[in-house]
Amino acid sequence: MNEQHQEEMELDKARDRFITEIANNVHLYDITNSIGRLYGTIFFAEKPMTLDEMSESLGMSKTSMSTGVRALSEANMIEKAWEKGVRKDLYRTNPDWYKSFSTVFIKRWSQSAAKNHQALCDTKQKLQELSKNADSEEVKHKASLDLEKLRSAEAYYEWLNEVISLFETGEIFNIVPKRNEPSQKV
Amino acid sequence: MNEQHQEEMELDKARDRFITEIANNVHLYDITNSIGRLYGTIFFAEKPMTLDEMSESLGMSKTSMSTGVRALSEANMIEKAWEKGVRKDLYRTNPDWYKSFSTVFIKRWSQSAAKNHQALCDTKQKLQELSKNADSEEVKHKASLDLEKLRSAEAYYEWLNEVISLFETGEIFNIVPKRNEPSQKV
DNA sequence: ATCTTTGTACAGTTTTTTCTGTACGAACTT
DNA sequence: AAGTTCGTACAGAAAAAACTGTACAAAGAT
Repeated sequence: MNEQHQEEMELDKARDRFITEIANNVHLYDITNSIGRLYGTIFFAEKPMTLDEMSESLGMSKTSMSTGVRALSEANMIEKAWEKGVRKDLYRTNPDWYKSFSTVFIKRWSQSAAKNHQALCDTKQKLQELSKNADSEEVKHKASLDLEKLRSAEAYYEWLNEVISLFETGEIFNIVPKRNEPSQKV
Repeated sequence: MNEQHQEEMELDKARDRFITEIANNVHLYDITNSIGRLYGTIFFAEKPMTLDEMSESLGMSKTSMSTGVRALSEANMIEKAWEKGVRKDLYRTNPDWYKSFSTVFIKRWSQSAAKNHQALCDTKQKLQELSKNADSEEVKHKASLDLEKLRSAEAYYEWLNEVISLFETGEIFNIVPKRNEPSQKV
């Protein structure tokens, strides 16, 4: 009995090592540390989990589980599972990490790049207008200096957008192929 | 006079459009919104700025400017500038956005991927141990289920590491070439 | 129909992060 | 040497974010 309990604890410890690391890094996807732990917990669970089970398992309120589950769903990191005769909502992790994690990556970066680029264009347009038509020589001068600066930024964004579209189109998988099974070496 | 003032305001507004957007997105690099504004302000400044000028310009304390400048420097987004006979520290933005921004990108992601992968290996090892040698059949079973789950995660990390090394080695620039000047089309 | 069960909106509390003011060390000036 | 100027450490204040408990709507059971 005692040894068995010991082994259960070993198992939990092994899992916890991984869960903790996920929790520490998941902020890159705009997910909170504790919701990262939630993800890890669902990941290792034998079966899809209900909100109540999550709450129980993490010692957090059901409300938090509810909002956490929403965040994870939006990030495509978990999905609903259906089981006959079970009324409660069930969730399990999305097993395709390429899709779940890289979807988030694409979403965040393309969104950011698009917005930044849009802002750049707006600013550029106004500056061009000013550098042409302003009465004040000083303003004209400043505007053209600014335009100069925006050049390299614009080049960067064009490059970044192309990089992102590598991922959006899936072309990245031609360059770095998916691996369905990892190398078997230890 | 009045028109001139008007035009100055137009200039500021144009700049602000861009600065605000940067500030909103720079959290992807673990930089605060307000320090993002600081970056934008330095970016558009005619000359390298001192801490006092930043403080004055943003209406924030000099202390915040000091810590902000440190954060931006660590992210390789700004750099010190030297001017003869000026005692104060001067800062300007790093004009190479490829380097500054993509350096940060690489740092964050490779660090995160490495740590996660390391944790995965640790966990895997413990689980293998358990699935072989545990006395409890239940623990054995759970451990092997977990190992199964870790397979696809491992594949993902191997893939991710290769993707990141595309950036580290600069090979990405063979695939998506840098653009020194943007397309001249409007 | 009433009575449960389940998930979430919302307001308030706790925790964390950000920001500021004071104080001080280092470097420069005279 | 004493007197400035500058940048930052540190403690405390202000602001923001995370978390909880209550309350309620929707759906299911009886």
